[in-house]
Amino acid sequence: MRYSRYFIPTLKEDPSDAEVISHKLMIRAGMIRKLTSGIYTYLPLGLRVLKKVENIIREEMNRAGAIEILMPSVQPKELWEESGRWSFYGKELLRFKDRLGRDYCYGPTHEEVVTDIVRNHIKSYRELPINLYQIQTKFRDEIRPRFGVMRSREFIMKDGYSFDIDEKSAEESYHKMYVAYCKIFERCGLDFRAVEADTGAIGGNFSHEFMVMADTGEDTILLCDKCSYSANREKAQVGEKISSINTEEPLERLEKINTPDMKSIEEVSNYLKVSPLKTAKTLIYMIDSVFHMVILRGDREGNEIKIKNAVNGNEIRPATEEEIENLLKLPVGFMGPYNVSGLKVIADISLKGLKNFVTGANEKDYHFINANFDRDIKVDFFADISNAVDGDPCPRCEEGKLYSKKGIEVGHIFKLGTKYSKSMNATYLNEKGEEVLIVMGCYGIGVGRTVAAAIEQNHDKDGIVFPEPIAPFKYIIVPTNINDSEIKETAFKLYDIITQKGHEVIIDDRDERPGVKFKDADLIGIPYRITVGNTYKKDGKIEYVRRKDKTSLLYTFEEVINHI
RNA sequence: CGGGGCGUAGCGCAGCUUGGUAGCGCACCUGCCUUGGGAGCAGGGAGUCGGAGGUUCAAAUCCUCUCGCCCCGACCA
Repeated sequence: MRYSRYFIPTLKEDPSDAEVISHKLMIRAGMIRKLTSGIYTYLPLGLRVLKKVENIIREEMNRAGAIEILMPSVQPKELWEESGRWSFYGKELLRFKDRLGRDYCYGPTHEEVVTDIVRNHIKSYRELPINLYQIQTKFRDEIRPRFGVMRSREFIMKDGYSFDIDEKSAEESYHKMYVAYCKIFERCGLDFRAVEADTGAIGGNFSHEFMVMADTGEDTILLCDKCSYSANREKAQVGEKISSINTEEPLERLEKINTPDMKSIEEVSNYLKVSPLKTAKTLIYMIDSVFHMVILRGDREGNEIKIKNAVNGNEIRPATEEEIENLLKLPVGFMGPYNVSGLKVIADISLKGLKNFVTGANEKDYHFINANFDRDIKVDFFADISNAVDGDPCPRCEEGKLYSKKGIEVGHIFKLGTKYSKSMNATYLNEKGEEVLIVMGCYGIGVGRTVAAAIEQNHDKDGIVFPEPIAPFKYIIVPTNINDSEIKETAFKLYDIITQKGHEVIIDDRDERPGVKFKDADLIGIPYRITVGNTYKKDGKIEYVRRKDKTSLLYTFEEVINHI
């Protein structure tokens, strides 16, 4: 490729609307341009990288026995009503009508379509298992798109779906994908970790997220410092040791204290001079249209997903202030799990065994001190319902403590079970002729996000440092002065030979000064730069520079060719 | 959806307070010169000042509405 005939609009300055480094560099290196919020064009350089990642994914998926297909991005409402997600999916689902007024959506994922295909054409246990995947444009109307292609609304995703005769076989399919994903991200040059995750809107009962370690990541993951436990914050469990069960403190007398206008834990604990560790805060959640009371230790944050799961609920939202006032007949801020009938009370395990704590008295301007479980307060059950934080005990091992890191979710695999095969009636006939539900799994990779994550992890002050397997070109040949015929001819001779050897190479044949070419070569992150210039004119040496660490070697023409 | 910020040439920005008819750097075009880390000189092209309405003799500037983009939040009472 000749640079002068290609299209790489690089920028000297950072774009004003980019925040994270990968976004800035992708714009500056001429890889992408924004069309509108969360919607991007891939320019030639960006597209080459995207295709590199796609091909790695394709190779590993095929190697793992998956089969590529291509499904439509526009999908009819009827399919989504069958699965129940037309109403469940919410505003993220982009919906529209055709000229006849029929409803459609732009696919954010493809469980419905692929299940429809399989139920229509797979009838026998002999045809299973099967794993179908595609690489395709998706649309999710994100609340707040940001960070360029890292969290965009339109994006390219590899989504795959496995279909098995039973749980055991499904687990094997899942494991194959787990292994394939590890290979894919290794080949992309990423430092990643597979962590346990919640299943979210996709649904199902078991999943792993593939997280790329990066400080700018939007997700927090918790890792054990002793064992291999790791999970994202939504899912991360807290070890039982968080409880205060072993204190030998005697029970004090319950007292009601006037706490005028003291509503927050901060206000109350300051006013009463009590650590938030010895307070309980009370929240009301609406879970599947039923109010639930949730109590947490004053220092802990509730985790809605865990709370929801603790009561096997589907939908959860905090009660509004108005609802609380109607329900308990008191202003918010003084609630407590005291004398509440008809409300299920769930307590976080951090509270288990806590003695003589402060809690709302269910009376305006009053809190209790020295409240104790059983004697004063009844809870229905204790559960792990708060967010794990740094220093929390590990849920898996005896000794370990959790610590947190930021990550970017580049892949997510789920065991779906029969969630979709049941609602959409996808069955096969077993060897006894019985109709049995197909057991499914689904597997996604954000392709563009993987590119962004790779840049997030591989850059320096001069620009992108592409890992070789996903670099848009392996070599860039820089003739320092294109008007010098000796330099020019040598450079082009090299270019022809390297191209013939089957390598991807771009030659910077622009009539620019050397500095400009060096800067651009660094910015766009080509792994090796071959410079033909002064050293060649002087003593026939060609410079071979590795982008990663700028190490430089001097070769004769023949040596360069042999080296490549 | 709530709060904040910003929309002026392809990109990055100044001008707006105090209204007087648009400017800087980069990029682009022409010429000269230069050729190892984003050179220099001279000349040049390019902007409905996001949009609509209003105030005024006069609006990028003041007022109203609107659209877009970015950031923070959207849950712990």
